[in-house]
Amino acid sequence: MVQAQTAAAGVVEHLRGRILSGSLQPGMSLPPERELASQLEVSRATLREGLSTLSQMGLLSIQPGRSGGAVVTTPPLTTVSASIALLFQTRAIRAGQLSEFRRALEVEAAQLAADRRTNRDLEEIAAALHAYASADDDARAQNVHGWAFHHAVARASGNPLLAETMSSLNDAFAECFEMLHATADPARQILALHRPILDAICDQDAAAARQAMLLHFDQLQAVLQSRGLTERPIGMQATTAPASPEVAGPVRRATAPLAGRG
Amino acid sequence: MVQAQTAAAGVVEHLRGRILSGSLQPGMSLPPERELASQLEVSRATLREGLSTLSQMGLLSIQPGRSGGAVVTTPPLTTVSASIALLFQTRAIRAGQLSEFRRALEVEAAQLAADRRTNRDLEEIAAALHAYASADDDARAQNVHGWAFHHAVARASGNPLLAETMSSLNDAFAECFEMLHATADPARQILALHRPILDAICDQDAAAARQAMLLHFDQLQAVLQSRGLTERPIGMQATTAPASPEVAGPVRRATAPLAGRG
DNA sequence: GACAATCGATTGGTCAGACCAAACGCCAGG
DNA sequence: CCTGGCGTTTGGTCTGACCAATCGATTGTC
Repeated sequence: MVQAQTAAAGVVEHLRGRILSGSLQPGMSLPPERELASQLEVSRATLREGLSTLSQMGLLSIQPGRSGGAVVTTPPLTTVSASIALLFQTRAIRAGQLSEFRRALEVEAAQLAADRRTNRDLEEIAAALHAYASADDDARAQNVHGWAFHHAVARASGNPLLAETMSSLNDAFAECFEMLHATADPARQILALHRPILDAICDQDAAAARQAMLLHFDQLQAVLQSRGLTERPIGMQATTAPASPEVAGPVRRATAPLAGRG
Repeated sequence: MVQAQTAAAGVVEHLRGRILSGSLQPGMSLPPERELASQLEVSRATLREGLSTLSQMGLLSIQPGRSGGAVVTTPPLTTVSASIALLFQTRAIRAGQLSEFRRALEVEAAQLAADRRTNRDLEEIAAALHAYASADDDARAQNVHGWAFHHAVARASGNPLLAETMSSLNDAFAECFEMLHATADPARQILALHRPILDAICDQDAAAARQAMLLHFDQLQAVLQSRGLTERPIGMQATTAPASPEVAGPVRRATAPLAGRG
C-alpha cells in the first residue's frame, strides 16, 4: 500500500477516501480536531493542514465554534469553475479552444435531449427562448436568457455530467462568454439558430437537434475566426487588484474583528 | 476593502494577488517559510496553511530541502480535471452517463485530430495501436495500450482542454473504465474499431474520424446496455455500508521515517 | 413555568519554539 | 577535474499554549 509522501497528504488521502467510499457521508460531522488528530496519530497542526486542503476541495465545511467538528459536504460546482478560472488567469487559453470544448459537450447534449426530454424540459427550453425573444433591447437580459436556453438544453440531456460541466464553464467565463455571444450575432440571428434546436428537441429528432446545435457553434466559431478572436487568449483579470509592495506587509486586517478584547 | 476572514486566507489572498498580477512570476522563488512568515507577520504554521492551499491550487511548488523557498508555478490543467473528477465522484454518476460524456469529448477530439494531427501525433497513435495488437494475451497490457490510443487521439486534437479533461476522467475512474473496456469486446474487435480511427486521422478525413470514434462508443454503449451496466453507479457507490469503524487508525507509513519527536 | 441573561465548556484559529530528515553548497581529497 | 564528505539551509512535524466565537446549561427574573 502506497502511503502519502507527507503526513498531511496522508490525512487528506485518508479522509477523502472515507468520504468517497461513503463511510463518511455529507452532513456527518468529523470529530473535533484534537480528537481526530489523536485518532490519526498526527499533530493538530498537520491535521489542520489536511483539513484545510479538504475544505478547499469542497469536501469539508469548517466553522469555528461549532459543537461538532468539520462537516462533510458535497463539493459545489464552484470548485470546478474556480479552478478553470484560475487556469485561464494563469495561462493563455484561446477562445477557440474553449468554444471547441463547449461544442463537444453541447452538441452531444442537444442530441441526447431530443431523445430524452420531458415535457417539463421542453417548457423550460421554450420559456428561455421566449424570454430571449421578449428582451428586445436589453442586451444584458438577452445574454441571461441565451444562457438559460443552453442550460435548459443541457439539463434536458438527462446527463448531469454534461449539464454541470457546462454550467461550471459558464460560471467561470460568464464575462468571456458574454463577449463571445455578443460579438457573434445580432439577436435575431441567435434566435434563428436557437429555434431549430428547440423544434428538433420538441420533435425528438436527435439528428436534427445535433445538426442545429452544431450549426450554432459553427456559426459562432466562424464569427470568432472572421474577427481574429480564435487565438485571443481569454483570461479574467485578477479579481483583486493587489497594488501591494514587492515585499509584503502584514496580511491581516488593521482593525481586527478577531483581535478583540484580548 | 474586504480582507480575508482568517489570517491563513489572508496569506492565500495576498500571494495569489501578487502571482496573478505578475508581481510574482512563474519560476520565481518565494522567501523561505520562516522569513516569509516574518514578512507577512503571521506564524509559520499559519503561513504553511496558506502555502499548502496555494500549492494545492497549483500556484506554488513546494519541495523540501530546496535552497530557495516555494517556487511559483503555473497551475497544470490537471487541477481542473481533478475537480471535475471529484465532482463526479461525489455525485451518483452512472456508467452510461460517463460513457456519454466520454463520447462527447472523444468524438470531437477525433474529428479535430484528423484536421490537426502532426506526424508525431500520428506516430504516437500508431504506436499505441501496435502495442495493443502486440499484447496478445496480457489483458492488463491491452488495457494500458488501449487507453494510450485514446489519449494519443485526444492529444492530437490540439485542444488541451479536451485532452486533459479526458485524461483526468481516466485517472478518476480507472477501475470503472477498465471494467467498461474489459467487458466491452474481445481484443480483436477493439482493434477493428481502433484501426479505422487511426486511418481516418492519418488521411485527415475528419468526418470519417468522427464516424469511426462514434462507432466505437456506440458499440461500447450497446454492450453496456445489453449487460445492464448502463445504470450501474460509479463513484460513491457505498451509500449503505457504514461497516468501517468510525475511529480511524494511523495515517502515516508503518515504518515512520519521519517520526518526529518533540 | 416561561423566558432572557449569564457563565462555563467546547472548538477552531493562531502562535511560539523546538526537533528531524532531506537537499543544497562548499571544500578537501583523490 | 571530479568526487566524496560535512555543515547549513529548508521544509515537515510535534508539543503546548492562548484567544475568540459558539453552544449549552445554569441562573435569575417576570
